[in-house]
Amino acid sequence: MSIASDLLRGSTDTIILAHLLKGDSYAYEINKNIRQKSSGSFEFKEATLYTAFRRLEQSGCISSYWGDEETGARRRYYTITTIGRNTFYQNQKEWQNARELIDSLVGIGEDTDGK
Amino acid sequence: MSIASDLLRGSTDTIILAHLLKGDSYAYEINKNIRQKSSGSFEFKEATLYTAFRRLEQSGCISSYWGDEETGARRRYYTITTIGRNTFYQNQKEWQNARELIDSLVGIGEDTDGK
DNA sequence: CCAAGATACCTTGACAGACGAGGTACTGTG
DNA sequence: CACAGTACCTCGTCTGTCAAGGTATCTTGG
Repeated sequence: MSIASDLLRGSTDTIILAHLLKGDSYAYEINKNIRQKSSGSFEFKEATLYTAFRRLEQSGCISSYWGDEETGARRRYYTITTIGRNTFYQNQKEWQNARELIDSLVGIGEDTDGK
Repeated sequence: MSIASDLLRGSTDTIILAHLLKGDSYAYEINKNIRQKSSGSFEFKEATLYTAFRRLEQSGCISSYWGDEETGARRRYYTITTIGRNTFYQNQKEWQNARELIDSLVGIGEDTDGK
């Protein structure tokens, strides 16, 4: 079951950008952070994750470089750009609007009792 | 611009079911209600709307019948079924979970100031 | 009377994002 | 030395959105 992933769909990029706001990181680590923050209830599927990073890089929101670890698996680190920061704040506002809207359309905050 | 439609993507069915909970209605009317409730900021595109209704009917959440208006355009009315009602309450819960999760991952409620 | 707009329905094809299933390469542990 | 873990990647499929078209009926203005 997990959490309905279609509900997260529009927030994928924003979630990633939010993590990069706090400092450079790599895909695997970001996903681990998300899993922890959500107490294990959510994480991106790998395919989703990597396509999201490619999308964000192509749109200029992030840039990447290879880490220089001498040992272990190589890591591709990502940095958020100015465009990415602006996109994030924009998305954050849009999320708040959408959240209000859905709440009102789905009956949260109304009395839902039948008659 | 409008409201980012990807953010609404996972809620389409739930929004429609919420409206049908209050009584039978037809596609066009439901969309009008949504437009009003959102103060004009949102409405479904027609193609999206009708595919959603077909999807909901196929999954047994709603059933339909033709209105018997003697005049004007014919209307296909929809009734929510027991399955639909259960689906709605389920979806409503999932929405609340997802909302909390996204809020926490996107930094709502945190202090967002940089250091 | 007829054109235009509103109401109300529908279909087709294109596109984008999520994801299952597969793969590579390295490290540490029993 | 096999296996689990880290860390990356690609391909093909599926699903939902939507632009662009279409149909039929009623109302309103010139």
